[in-house]
Amino acid sequence: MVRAGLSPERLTLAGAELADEAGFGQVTLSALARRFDVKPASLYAHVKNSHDLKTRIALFALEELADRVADAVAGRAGKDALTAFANAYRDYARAHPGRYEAARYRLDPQTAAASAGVRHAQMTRALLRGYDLAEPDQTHAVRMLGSVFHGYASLEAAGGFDHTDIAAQQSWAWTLDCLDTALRSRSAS
Amino acid sequence: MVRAGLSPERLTLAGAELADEAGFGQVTLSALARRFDVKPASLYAHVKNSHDLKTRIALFALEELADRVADAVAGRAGKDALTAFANAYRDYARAHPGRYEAARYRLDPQTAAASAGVRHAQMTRALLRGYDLAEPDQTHAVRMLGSVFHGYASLEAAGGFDHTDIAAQQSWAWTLDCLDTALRSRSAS
DNA sequence: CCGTTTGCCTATAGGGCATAGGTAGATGCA
DNA sequence: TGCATCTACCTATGCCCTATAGGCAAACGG
Repeated sequence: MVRAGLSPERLTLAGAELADEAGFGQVTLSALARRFDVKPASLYAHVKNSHDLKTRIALFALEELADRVADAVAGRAGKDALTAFANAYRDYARAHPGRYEAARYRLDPQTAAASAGVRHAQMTRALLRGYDLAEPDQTHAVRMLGSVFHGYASLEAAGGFDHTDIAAQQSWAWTLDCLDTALRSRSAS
Repeated sequence: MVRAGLSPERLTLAGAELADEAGFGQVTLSALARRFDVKPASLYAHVKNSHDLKTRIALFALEELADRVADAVAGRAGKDALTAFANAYRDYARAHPGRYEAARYRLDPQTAAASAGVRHAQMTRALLRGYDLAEPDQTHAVRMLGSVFHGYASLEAAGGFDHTDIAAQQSWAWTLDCLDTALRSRSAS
């Protein structure tokens, strides 16, 4: 009986890969067990249950995405930062659809508060410093940007832009341009 | 043995109600059978399988939402129409979270093409007539609006706006204002 | 009023989740 | 080095959801 060398970390990573390949909805303890050539019951020694596994994948994805965004916006400001932020976000969703879906997995408030989700909010606010918005406008802007980024990524992933043959990339650039204009026009200064 | 009087329509409607109460993910043939005090196997006489049921609920929700939007924008133009459209959309998502989720259920291309989804696209384009955008800007705008509407509804439903005590309603109004400005500034005339 | 259709049934099988309890490989300590 | 312990993975089991096959009785149509 050779041991498979399971651990919460390996299961989480393998779960993320499985999500990208087959969709987050296909991430099951059974499927993961098959991937490690192990019986499903064996996984319960490393993760509490199915929900725990999904939560770990979600936290992992949030962290990874936050890292990429942080990397992208480093040393940039204004529209340059906006574009970098937005592209990092969209690129992640395209490269890792399953992980992106996982990042939207509903977390309980405590877990969410301790997650990289707060870094996302902080980075968005940092990004907006370039637009000099006073409260409550800044919060409005955070929500608007979040909506556009998530909405676009979500619709694009669902194939919502496949009907028309105008490239999704062009609409994305156009949208970012709109956002930049809108934010600049609302600048306090 | 009293008959329950099942039909595809009644199952679809009950499924939509179940979705609103417990979430679209909780819509199962078993749960629906319980609701009609009937055995799960009995449902297969009316719907092909679980996927078929969910597809029916999705189509129903798309239709219902399109009706509401059509009603809201009737006789309006410009920012007035934009606001009415957007509010109808968001209000539906808030009043019927399960049906809204269902409306995002992935349909195969054929089904999608025959669904009320095309009415949504048409109405969005009609809305944009007030802004006089030439192609490909119009397509870009359709995508941007879809992203914002869906993104906002999605984040709000997920409780993403609960952390800050600034009302989601205010951010929504602010966002629509931004969109209106952005679209007007890109008008061809 | 009888035959056919149709609506819901039981029985059954497969797959995912989850727990209880067993066994063998790895580890630690004398 | 050898034994005790611990830990990783196992089997067995039960529940729930999906799905199919085949049966019986209520409803309907002539």
